[in-house]
Amino acid sequence: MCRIEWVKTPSCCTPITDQALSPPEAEELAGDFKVLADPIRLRLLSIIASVPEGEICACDLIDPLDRSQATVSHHLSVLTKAGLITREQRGKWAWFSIAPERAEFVRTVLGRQPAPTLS
Amino acid sequence: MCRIEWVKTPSCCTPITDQALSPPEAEELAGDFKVLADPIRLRLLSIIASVPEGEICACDLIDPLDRSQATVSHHLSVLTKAGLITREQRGKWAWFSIAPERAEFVRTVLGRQPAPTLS
DNA sequence: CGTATGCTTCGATGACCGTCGATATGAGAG
DNA sequence: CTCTCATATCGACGGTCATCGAAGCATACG
Repeated sequence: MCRIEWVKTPSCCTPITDQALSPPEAEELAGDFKVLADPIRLRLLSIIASVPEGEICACDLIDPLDRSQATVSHHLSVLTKAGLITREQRGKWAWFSIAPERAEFVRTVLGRQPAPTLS
Repeated sequence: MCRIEWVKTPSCCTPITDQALSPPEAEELAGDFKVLADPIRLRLLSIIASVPEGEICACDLIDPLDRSQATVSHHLSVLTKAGLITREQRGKWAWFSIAPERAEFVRTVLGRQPAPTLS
């Protein structure tokens, strides 16, 4: 009906992607983005990613975020289940760090330049 | 309180990012991700990005998505306001295409390899 | 033991947002 | 002008999720 003489020569003839996403693919991809679509989770990621020690105790993540301890714990759980951070229990404390295999991804997400000296 | 002898030598001494996100920065970034955190919007993006003509009529976007015309129109509006796609009115029809300056970003988001011959 | 502490889980609440039918807008066609 | 058709907008509804207090669960300490 509208595939008619309106169709003009496009500015670029190469499609940007070769194929559309299937519904399940789109669902999964959207799920990944949902994890990142919360400011508190992004701040958690960025704090963990910026500590020189490479890991940080959960107790030190509550004050800077201005949220209840329960809420911070919830977000840490979401990030952990998504595989972006890892949790290690040491004594009474829980220590979190960026999942090594996702470090590059996290750096890209946070939109910061890579650390100058990286393996 | 927990910054104690637990602190061991980290596996990598270079922080992943140099600085944590400020609350406004996190809010803005989360907003960008929210746009992508919906399967229908991702499918819209991928369909538009994959048509050889480089643009597609809104009327051809309703059937494949199994959503009402109002819903599709809403999502197209969200994508347009986010600057990911552009809208051009031609006669009674609205044509949408990937915003040229965001093409690289869209390709990355959709997780597909770049088209072989690209400027 | 019992107590204190760090953290997770539960249940409830409120806000946001995807969805759709109905209506409005606007452009062609006759 | 009127009718039709493509699309946008409105208003309402329902589901999802961020949030928090409270309760539960470990672990450390005495």
